[in-house]
Amino acid sequence: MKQHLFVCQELDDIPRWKEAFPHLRRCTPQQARAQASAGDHVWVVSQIEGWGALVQTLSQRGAVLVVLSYTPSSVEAFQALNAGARGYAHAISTAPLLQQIEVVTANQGIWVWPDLLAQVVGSTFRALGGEARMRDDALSALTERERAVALAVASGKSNKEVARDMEITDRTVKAHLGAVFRKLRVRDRMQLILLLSQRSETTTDA
Amino acid sequence: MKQHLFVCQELDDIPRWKEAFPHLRRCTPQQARAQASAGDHVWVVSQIEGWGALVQTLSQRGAVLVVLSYTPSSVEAFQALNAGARGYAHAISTAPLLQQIEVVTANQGIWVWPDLLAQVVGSTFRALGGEARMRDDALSALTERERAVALAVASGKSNKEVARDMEITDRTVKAHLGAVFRKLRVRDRMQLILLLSQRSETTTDA
DNA sequence: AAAAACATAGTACCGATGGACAAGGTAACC
DNA sequence: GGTTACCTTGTCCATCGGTACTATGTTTTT
Repeated sequence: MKQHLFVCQELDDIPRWKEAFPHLRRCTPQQARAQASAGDHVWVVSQIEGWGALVQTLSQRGAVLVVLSYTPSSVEAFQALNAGARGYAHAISTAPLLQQIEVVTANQGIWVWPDLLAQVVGSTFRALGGEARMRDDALSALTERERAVALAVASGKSNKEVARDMEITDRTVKAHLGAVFRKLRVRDRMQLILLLSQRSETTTDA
Repeated sequence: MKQHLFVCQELDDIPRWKEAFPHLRRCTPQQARAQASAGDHVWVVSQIEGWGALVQTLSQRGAVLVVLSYTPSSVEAFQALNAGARGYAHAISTAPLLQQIEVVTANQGIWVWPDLLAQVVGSTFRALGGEARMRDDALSALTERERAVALAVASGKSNKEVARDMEITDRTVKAHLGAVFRKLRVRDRMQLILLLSQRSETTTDA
């Protein structure tokens, strides 16, 4: 039986939440830790102490987490998402909106305050554009296919995944990868990713 | 009346889409531009020429866009989201999953291929300049030993090396590492290093 | 005192990974 | 034609990596 837990310290502002979810239960962080289990919907107000750790703990447990903030910001939104929250919204959202968020998050979706979305995605895209330029020197020694395999592997893909994406067999991926290891003188894929990610960060630090 | 448009060039792979949405209409990019209007659901396969521009145009018009890819990647996911898409998934997703995506996106939610989610959120957060906070946040949920193991592994060490350095057995390293994977919601050491990727003082090399 | 979290470590299982060795096909270059 | 480089795949095998289940002792919390 799914339950709706609202984690907050203040006692006000509940009416519109109760309007959205008549069967909700308000509770403290400690109670939430004790009671929440997989499948539950837990709404956490970002005013409470250590909300990040709480979100992380409960989401690992399989609960669906939504963070509500009285002062939404893109940084806080990402802290929330990064901690495992599936939603981030304004604390004084209307009842219909809260219900909408519930539908979205219950279906593995993500819900974030729309204004933040454009801002966040835009700045990220620019950053990613600047990421793929400096590491060409390390890759220049590789052939076309070896380079493709190296980059795919460095992005965290398994051999099988790379094979499927490139439409070749898992064995061929290994062959290319072996050549990559030899040419770049690394011993495994972990070293490879360290080598390739190191190059792309020379812009931010010296 | 909401309509479901599928923009693709190939004629195959449609069966499972039709299973999910019996009333869908397959169409060309040109037809989509002509017919799609606010409220429509438009599914675009990223194989077609100029899918980015198409997504941008239609999403500005108020349509709900979902990009389907045969070769999902975080970069492409960003292109999609940046162009205004509300969903990004694998082109050969199952019918129930497609329906789930439809529910999520219809309610202003965002749906991103789960494997990419961590990467997307992680790299986006870095782009915002909050990397240190993010990493500390992620690591704060770990215990002392788990943190030590996580950082050592993220620096490219093998389990055996970590075991030797920390003077514990290889098996205990695995135990801690398993806990780290669960808590940080990554599936293997590659994803871990991508999450914690910024070479700093993480290396305690001897 | 009871319960929970943590650190340690064992066995077992199985998939993923990397190397060794072999080999067929294409394309370019001398 | 011969040579060389590249792409592709195969088999075999040793090792690594990740998970499940279990267990013992310690510390902390309730």
